[in-house]
Amino acid sequence: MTTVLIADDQPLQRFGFRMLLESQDDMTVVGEAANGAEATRMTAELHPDVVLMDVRMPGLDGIEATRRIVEGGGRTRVLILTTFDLDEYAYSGLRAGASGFLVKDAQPEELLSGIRAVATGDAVVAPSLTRRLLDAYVHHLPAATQPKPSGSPDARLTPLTDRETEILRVMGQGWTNTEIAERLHLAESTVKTHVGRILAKTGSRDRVQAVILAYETKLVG
Amino acid sequence: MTTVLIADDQPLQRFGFRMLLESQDDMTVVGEAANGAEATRMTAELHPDVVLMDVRMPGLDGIEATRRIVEGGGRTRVLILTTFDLDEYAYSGLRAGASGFLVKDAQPEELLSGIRAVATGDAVVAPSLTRRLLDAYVHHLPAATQPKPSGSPDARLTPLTDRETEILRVMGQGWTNTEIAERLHLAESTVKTHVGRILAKTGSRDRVQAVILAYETKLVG
DNA sequence: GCCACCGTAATACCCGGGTACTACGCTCCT
DNA sequence: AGGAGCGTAGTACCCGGGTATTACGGTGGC
Repeated sequence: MTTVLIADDQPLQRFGFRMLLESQDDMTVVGEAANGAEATRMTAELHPDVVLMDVRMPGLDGIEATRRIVEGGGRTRVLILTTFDLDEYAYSGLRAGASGFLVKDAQPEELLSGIRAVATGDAVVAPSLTRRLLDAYVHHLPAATQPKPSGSPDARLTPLTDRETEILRVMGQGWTNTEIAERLHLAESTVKTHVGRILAKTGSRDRVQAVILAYETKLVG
Repeated sequence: MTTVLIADDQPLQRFGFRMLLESQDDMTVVGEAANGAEATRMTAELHPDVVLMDVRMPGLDGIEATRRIVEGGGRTRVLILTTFDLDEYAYSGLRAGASGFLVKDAQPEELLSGIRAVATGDAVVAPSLTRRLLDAYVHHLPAATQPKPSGSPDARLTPLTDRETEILRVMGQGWTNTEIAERLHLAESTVKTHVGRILAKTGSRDRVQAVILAYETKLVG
């Protein structure tokens, strides 16, 4: 029997998950949490096999909760769920130690098999995200084929680093530099440095143009 | 027996709604639609008492679908649901002829009583939105009754004027206030006035958030 | 071991963006 | 005729955003 803890701030969503899971005879819902702090506390208490973790929750969000649960060292696996396809948390969620990442518009069957997968130690990622993840990791490979523009770099054309992409993604959420600093645990000056480099590389005059670019290139939206 | 059509692009969400509704012995789900076009077509076919309508759907969105259903002239009532407390939708949704407006993080009981309310011809609005709506409508009454809330008029829910929409559209092109002024042959101060009103009405903190809203609502992009 | 790159951070400065308030002419409606 | 809403415009003020520059620890490649 796989024990599951549901962490989602929407009661209706929790209800749906619970109904779906309880309809399976190899699963049982041992608890519901409405935010990250609750999820962390209840995990330490109940030691569920799997935590079904929503990303966007008030207070402590799903990413940070995942990090704490994973650092807790138990055998609990975290399966992250999000509403949108290209969530800015995709990478940081997996980096935080999540065992899987599914989008909420998945078929119920997909969710169930995802839970079973992570419960048995496998990892699972939504098909719609797989390609992007691959792209991101390929991006880390040695650029043997790509000669470095040693002459005059012309910042444009230079691809954004992972961190810069992450920052651009949250800029696309409408966050201010101060908010980005807080939520990413950075100094505001650091955020400004990143933003400056993003603008230079993308040829944007200000963050508005950068956000537009992010939307046009489907990085967000 | 109240017949309900569920219109939501997320299968999981539909599943949750269906389970909740079917657990009530005075309700039955007669169909599920994954987008606005489907919802419109199925309503014409099935004549449900209530359509549970999600706002954000691919293709024809919930607002436009509501408008068409209401214009269709049947007895079907539309109850709009949205994930976010986004006032822009609330207003245009009710304008489109919806009988109610609930946010998705409502308690299941709240949703059920909402469905029963609109099925019997009543209107229903999420408590979190009620005050704003009242303010907005009072705002439209003869000024005698309304002592002009000079403190916080709360312009949200007021639709953008043509000019404001135009300005928002060019803001979405990444233009600065100065550029907008030049190309539209206006004084910069005028542009600032418009921008300020746009931000107030859309509940945006700055132009970045306004541009994001423009993209999300397909005004640009 | 050295060098390039990345991520972090700080400082100082300037300017555009946003707020608050006031105002005036035009149009449409009653 | 009067009022409401719209588009226009101005002033004064403050703050966040963006620029320029410097710097330092870690990592990975050669």
